[in-house]
Amino acid sequence: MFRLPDHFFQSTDVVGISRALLGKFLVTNFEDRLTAGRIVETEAYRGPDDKACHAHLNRFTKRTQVMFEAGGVAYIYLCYGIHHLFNVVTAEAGMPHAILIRAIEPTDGIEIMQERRGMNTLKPQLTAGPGVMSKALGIDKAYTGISITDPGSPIWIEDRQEVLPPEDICSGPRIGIDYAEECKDWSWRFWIKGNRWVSKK
DNA sequence: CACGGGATCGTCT
DNA sequence: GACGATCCCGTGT
Repeated sequence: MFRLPDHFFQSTDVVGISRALLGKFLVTNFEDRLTAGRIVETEAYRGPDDKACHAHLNRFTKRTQVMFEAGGVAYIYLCYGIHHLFNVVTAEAGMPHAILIRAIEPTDGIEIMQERRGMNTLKPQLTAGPGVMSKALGIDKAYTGISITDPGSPIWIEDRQEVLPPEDICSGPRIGIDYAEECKDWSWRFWIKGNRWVSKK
């Protein structure tokens, strides 16, 4: 059970890292309130050549600049004016890759997550979907750009030595990017087979 | 269960 | 000034 280090995130294979994140644990600890869940769904976004990526053609703006940092920092942005979507930046500095974490299976601090979501029952809509997952974990865009590998950072990803058989990894097109032309059908969304905490079938 | 629409605001044109 | 890597609720079946 340890915090994933920078080198885990600094390979150039963003698709491979997206698969490798399945079965790891996304953890937050804000004001001594620890919440976490097992990552069950991810999507890869690959900078220059991916029309679905905010940093397509190396587009560098105030919003996208953190994607150009070395792997291991958080890229969090506001979507539809409401939802704060959490990504982890990967690759070396200057290469704008990121992975969207879309869903977790709640494991720690479940009551805290329910409170943040205003729910009193435990069901997949607590954390199935990138917007609601962030809300349950207390993540918002104020944390964009922070390292998730520094000891002491309030957001990190943990390896709890769970083994996930390769045949349990499914893939398909990414969600909500139909505008991305020839990139829209790339199978860069990954999820754990049969897991009820995944956002979509 | 499928759908259709509204919420809501930062970001970029 | 348009739109989005979403979600939720209302309607109809």
